[in-house]
Amino acid sequence: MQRYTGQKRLLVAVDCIVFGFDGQSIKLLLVKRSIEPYKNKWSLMGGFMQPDETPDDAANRVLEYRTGLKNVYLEQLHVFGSPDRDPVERTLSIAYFALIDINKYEQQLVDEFHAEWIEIKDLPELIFDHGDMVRMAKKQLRYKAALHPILFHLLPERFTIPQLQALYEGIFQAEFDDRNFSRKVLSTGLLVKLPEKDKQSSKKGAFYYRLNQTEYLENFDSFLNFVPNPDKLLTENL
Amino acid sequence: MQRYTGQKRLLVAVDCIVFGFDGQSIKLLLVKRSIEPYKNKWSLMGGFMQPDETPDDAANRVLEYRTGLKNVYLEQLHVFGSPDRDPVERTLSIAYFALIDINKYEQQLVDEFHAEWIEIKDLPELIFDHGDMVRMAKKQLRYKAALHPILFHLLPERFTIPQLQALYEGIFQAEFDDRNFSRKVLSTGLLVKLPEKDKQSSKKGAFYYRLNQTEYLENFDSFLNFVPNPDKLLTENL
DNA sequence: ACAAAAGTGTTGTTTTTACACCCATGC
DNA sequence: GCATGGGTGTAAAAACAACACTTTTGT
Repeated sequence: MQRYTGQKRLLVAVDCIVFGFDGQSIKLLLVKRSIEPYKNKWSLMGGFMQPDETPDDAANRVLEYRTGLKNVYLEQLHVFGSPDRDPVERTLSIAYFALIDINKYEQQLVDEFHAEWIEIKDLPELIFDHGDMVRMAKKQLRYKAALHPILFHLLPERFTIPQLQALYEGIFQAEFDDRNFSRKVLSTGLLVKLPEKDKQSSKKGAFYYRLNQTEYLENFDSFLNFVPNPDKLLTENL
Repeated sequence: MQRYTGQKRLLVAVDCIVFGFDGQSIKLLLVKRSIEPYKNKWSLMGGFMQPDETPDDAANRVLEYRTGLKNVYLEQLHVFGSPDRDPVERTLSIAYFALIDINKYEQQLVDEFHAEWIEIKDLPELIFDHGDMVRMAKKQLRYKAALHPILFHLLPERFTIPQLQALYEGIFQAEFDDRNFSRKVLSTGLLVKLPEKDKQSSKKGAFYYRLNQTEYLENFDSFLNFVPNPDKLLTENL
């Protein structure tokens, strides 16, 4: 077998910034590091890339191992590679951000892995450069969410418009006009109205909706402002 | 010195997708690979990451070595890590895309490094997964350019509005209304009118402009559509 | 009947778009 | 003086924001 000679090889890890939403606030899933140094300090969920994996494979594996969840919304964020970011040994880390429905997360795993959902407003100090990763992930989440309908991944299959609005308000730290919000959301054609209502949070009750999967996939890229003829631009040839 | 035991280390490279614009068409700077296998096949400019470098350092180094240019607009795109992407040995590649003023590129380097500016419409087959990298870079360029004023990096310091329009039309493969285009661009306040005109391409002549560096930095994130209160969203706390 | 939240209708404002037309200049 | 692009003016259309008001239902 051939090899490239004279080049140094290095460790590569993946770290996942896992977002959740409990109806009130945005949270991150953190774990306590199990090995020295920094044992028991807060950390993102991570793991080393294995020889036969792609980076996406590795991130999915880590996520499934730690949360029991498959088919999670997962997006490669950025490679962090400062030579001294890990004091043990030089390690490159590919950061991913994930959006999961917090209700699907098995509470038992909190104990098993010393994991914890922690409000994003009140994060503890994190090891290595994980704080930078979180900062970038927050920024990217807003960026993406402003242009694409990704926040649905943080909600259960069935949700109400007011729930969706609370989520958007949490993410963007802004209050939206209720009436305009629901109209705008509905006008996208992404939602399917269900017959039942949620009676928990109001007397009148709010109808449940679910995502129209087909529309979701088709309209994922509908956005743009600076340039006319939006839509398909990103899929067409340059 | 401590080490993580039982983990495989791997090679990490950077590859740069370098965009240029000659007034007519969008081009990529490609090189002929100098080593076996695939010697003399078309390739992106790349190199291995060195022990003391960050990925950004490595990309800048590769770019300066091959083009002689510093302070180029460079953005990390994506990590490509399919286990068999390089037949010689497993190698992770961090892809970067770069925007350079094609006029600043020294023509002599074309010879020195067997580099070539090739129209993006007419690319040859590339080694490894470089074709995928280019595809993603094209998409990302459009995406970013639709929301942020980055295309100026492809132009000389002084440029005319019609030149800028030709560039946008090239990138988005669409025709824009001249009158609306110039008004829209001017309304951003990003451009400073210079006293001279370019008389090359028309009898009346078009005024030269340059970028207002301060405004550029301040307004880089001004965009957004789906969510009210645009601007500062990305820099504020979540 | 009343309070409280969901959701619809209406209206004024701003942003886009389309396009007529004027401007400056080289030939 | 006329052809050629550069650039301004204007009006119609579309998108957006603000907010009055109606609807539903638990107490």
